[in-house]
Amino acid sequence: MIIIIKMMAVLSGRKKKHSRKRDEILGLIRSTTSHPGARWVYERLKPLFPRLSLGTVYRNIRSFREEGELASVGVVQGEERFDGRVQPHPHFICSRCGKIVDIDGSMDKNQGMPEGVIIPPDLYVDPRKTVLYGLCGDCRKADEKGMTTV
Amino acid sequence: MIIIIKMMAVLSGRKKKHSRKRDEILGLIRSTTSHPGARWVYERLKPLFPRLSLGTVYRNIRSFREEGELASVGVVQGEERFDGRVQPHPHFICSRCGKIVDIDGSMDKNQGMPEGVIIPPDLYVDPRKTVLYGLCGDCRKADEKGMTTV
DNA sequence: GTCTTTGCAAACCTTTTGCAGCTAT
DNA sequence: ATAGCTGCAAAAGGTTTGCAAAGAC
Repeated sequence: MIIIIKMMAVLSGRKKKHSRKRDEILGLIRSTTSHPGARWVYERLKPLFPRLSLGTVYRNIRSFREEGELASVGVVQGEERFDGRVQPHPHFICSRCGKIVDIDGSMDKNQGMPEGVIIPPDLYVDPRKTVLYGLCGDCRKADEKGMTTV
Repeated sequence: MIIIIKMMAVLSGRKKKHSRKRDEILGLIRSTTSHPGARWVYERLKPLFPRLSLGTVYRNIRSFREEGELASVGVVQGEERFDGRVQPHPHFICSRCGKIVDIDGSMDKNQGMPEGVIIPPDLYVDPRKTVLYGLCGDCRKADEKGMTTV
């Protein structure tokens, strides 16, 4: 019995005990497409676990990332944002409001760039990790009155 | 005379006095393609200006960015990196070592993505700001012995 | 002389960590 | 009983800011 548990632990790369909090942290990030940061997770889970601490959220997110159960999308406005959809895929980030959107479709021709773009030959580009920038729909609308181009 | 100077200030968006330190900070960032961070600039300029402080570097970089004389490439390994080449263009970032490489070529077909990639229609993508990820030449070599894929 | 820039240190923010107590096994 | 978890608070690391002194015009 103990041996079986240890084998499972080894196979899955974990030596972990059960933790309801950890389960909820991963579940919450997986349940949304908003690519949240640690604080967002903390604020949603705090009512459910009044004794939850930010350190626990950070610690668990970090270990999930190291185990490959979560991916980091990047740092937006000073805060690291995560993705529970673990298959690599491109993202769009709104330069104005920081919204992150998943981009779908195959990404395997010309290393993810259109013709005319010169990729230095020593670089290995993983097109599934490409990040596009621009303005999301909401920020475009807001822009029709103003004139700033971020 | 005074009026002319004030007009220039208004037109250029500045009301600034000359500062040798500021000049050197911008010049140094423009002189390299390494897309440095604030600390890199500080360490190079400190021997030249022994009384230089990090705050001055940060303050000037920030105002250059706001004036459009510098661009921010993004946060790599916790540090914000800048580009003195101010015309927007795509970048490559090595996921292993954080090296940043300029990508050249036109970027105007399909908003910078190959066919097969679905860009939600409400998004306005600026393909000149695209960031590619992967491994640089040096990190690929280092990888031929190991097996990790970042 | 007036207004900008700078040095210095403190403040800020996000993220990490040390440690003692708690929990799952 | 033995690890692994968590709360709490302190520490880190990068960036910003308040203020008085120094510098440009």
